[in-house]
Amino acid sequence: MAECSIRDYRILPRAFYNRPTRVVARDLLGKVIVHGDAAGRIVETEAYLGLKDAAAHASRGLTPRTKVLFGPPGHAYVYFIYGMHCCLNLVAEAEGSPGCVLIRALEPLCGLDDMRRRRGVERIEALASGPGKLTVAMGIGLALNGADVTAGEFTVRECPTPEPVTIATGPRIGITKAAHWPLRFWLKGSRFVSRA
DNA sequence: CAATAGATCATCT
DNA sequence: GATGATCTATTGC
Repeated sequence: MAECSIRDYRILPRAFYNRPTRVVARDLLGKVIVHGDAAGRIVETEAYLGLKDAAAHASRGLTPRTKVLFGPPGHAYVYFIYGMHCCLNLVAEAEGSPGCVLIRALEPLCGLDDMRRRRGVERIEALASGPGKLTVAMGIGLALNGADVTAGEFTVRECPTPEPVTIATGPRIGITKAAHWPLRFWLKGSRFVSRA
């Protein structure tokens, strides 16, 4: 904890999320997710565009599960999949426009011991290099579905002295519909992305 | 190494 | 009743 002054990082305002989903997905790279004492730098994201995107949960319309996606931006959408994994998304675009950004990988920054304990692995590259892994590492579960990430114990923040980054783009992973769209973004060369 | 099978359940048809 | 924005262990070259 001593090496982490992340509490002083500026919280991203709601206006950050109230933009086109693609732009939000790209700009989230390098930002820092903070939950309690755990923190990680976003190194990989995917955009899910909503009604016109067959791969997006929201493409089927408003249901109990997708309610959060149709709500205001700057909230977390957490869902349970494959009987054992949670995935974290951040809602983008204006209320009623159900875009969201899947957080696919983090570079662990703070709370590494807790992350190792929760994940049951040692290698830092293995702690949060995948959407299901990072929710475990960060202690994020369904209880945080709908949470406002612009205030409180669960936030997304901006590093005051960001390192220059090169952003790469490619097809999304693990989907069968609209799989060719280049809506995956990652930090080129990062050891912490889910795939090389 | 790469490929694949199994785990396991909320959500929607 | 089928599907799925995944992960891990195991099998097979």
